[in-house]
Amino acid sequence: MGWNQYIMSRITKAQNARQSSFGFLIQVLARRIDGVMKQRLSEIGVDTKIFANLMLLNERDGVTQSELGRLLEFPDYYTSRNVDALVEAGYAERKPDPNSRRTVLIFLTAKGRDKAKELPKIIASVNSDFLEEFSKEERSTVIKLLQKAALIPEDGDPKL
Amino acid sequence: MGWNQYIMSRITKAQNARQSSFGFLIQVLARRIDGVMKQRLSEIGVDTKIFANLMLLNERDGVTQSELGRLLEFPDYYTSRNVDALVEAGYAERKPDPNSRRTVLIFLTAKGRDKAKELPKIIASVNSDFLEEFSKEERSTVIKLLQKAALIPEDGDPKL
DNA sequence: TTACATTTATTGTAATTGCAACTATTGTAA
DNA sequence: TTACAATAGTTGCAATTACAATAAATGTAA
Repeated sequence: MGWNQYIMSRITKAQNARQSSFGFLIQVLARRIDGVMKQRLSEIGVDTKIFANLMLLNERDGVTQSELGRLLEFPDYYTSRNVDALVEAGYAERKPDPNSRRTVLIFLTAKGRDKAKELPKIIASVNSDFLEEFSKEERSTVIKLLQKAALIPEDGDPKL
Repeated sequence: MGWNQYIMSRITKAQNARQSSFGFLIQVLARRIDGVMKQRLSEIGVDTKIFANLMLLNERDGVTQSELGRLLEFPDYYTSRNVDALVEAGYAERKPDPNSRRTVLIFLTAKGRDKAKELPKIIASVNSDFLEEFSKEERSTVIKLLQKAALIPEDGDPKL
């Protein structure tokens, strides 16, 4: 084996190791998906950080702020500022919790619910951008395996 | 079906849709992996943003700065500051490119190469944290499918 | 050659994020 | 009851990241 070939083989091996790393692949995909999502969301005037909250509130209206953060796995301070942004955009409102004076319940406004309705088709389009070449079976396989890695059982709440 | 059951079923459906979304799963996993990596890397005194560069330079020493950024899919300004950090930490050095006065070649120092040697076992440990419950076959399947989603052929460079 | 576009890299500044301190409220146990 | 711990939420400030402007070098085409 010549020197150049040796070098190339060494490079390819290391590259392969990197590109075969679960964490590496997840990170690369996360960044790309985030970029595309940002683009699509900006077309309908929605900020990325508002997006996840809007989705979740549309499925569970009236949660407390801390529950909202917990479900999205966001830290409290982040949720606090995200809700500020939602409120400022007119998508949600804080209401006092009748059961406790220290918790706040978050509700979508009509405007927020309308905006939330535009999101699923964006999500679907981004997902299919990345899964274009996947067969139906491959799609279901990759989802199932990712759920397993995230410890999300196929039929319920995350275990973390 | 009673009212409460109706509500619960509606919630579960939406939740399921979210937790079955490729993008959502990737984002959740990315954040969790990032958190664990940050923790493990801090134990050996390596900053997260230095990490990727260190790995890549260890497989391809002497690349130009822009190539480094391109391979990691980082923007130029970010790479510029990352290299600043690498140099400041004594892990790498900038050298003039004999072929062009506007490009810079980045080389690992001995210290950088030593530090890079500590990384693979950390990567492996984090990966196996998340793939603990996976069979050998499942591991290879999920890697193959993620590579496909990232358009990384099993034997070469990413197409993007 | 000149003129102009492109590439490479850096940097000032604005926006965002993360940390930690803080207030207010509620829970707990003596 | 009181004292103390834990929880919910907010906010000031430091650190980080993103954007856009810049400078310098190189490529290109007349």
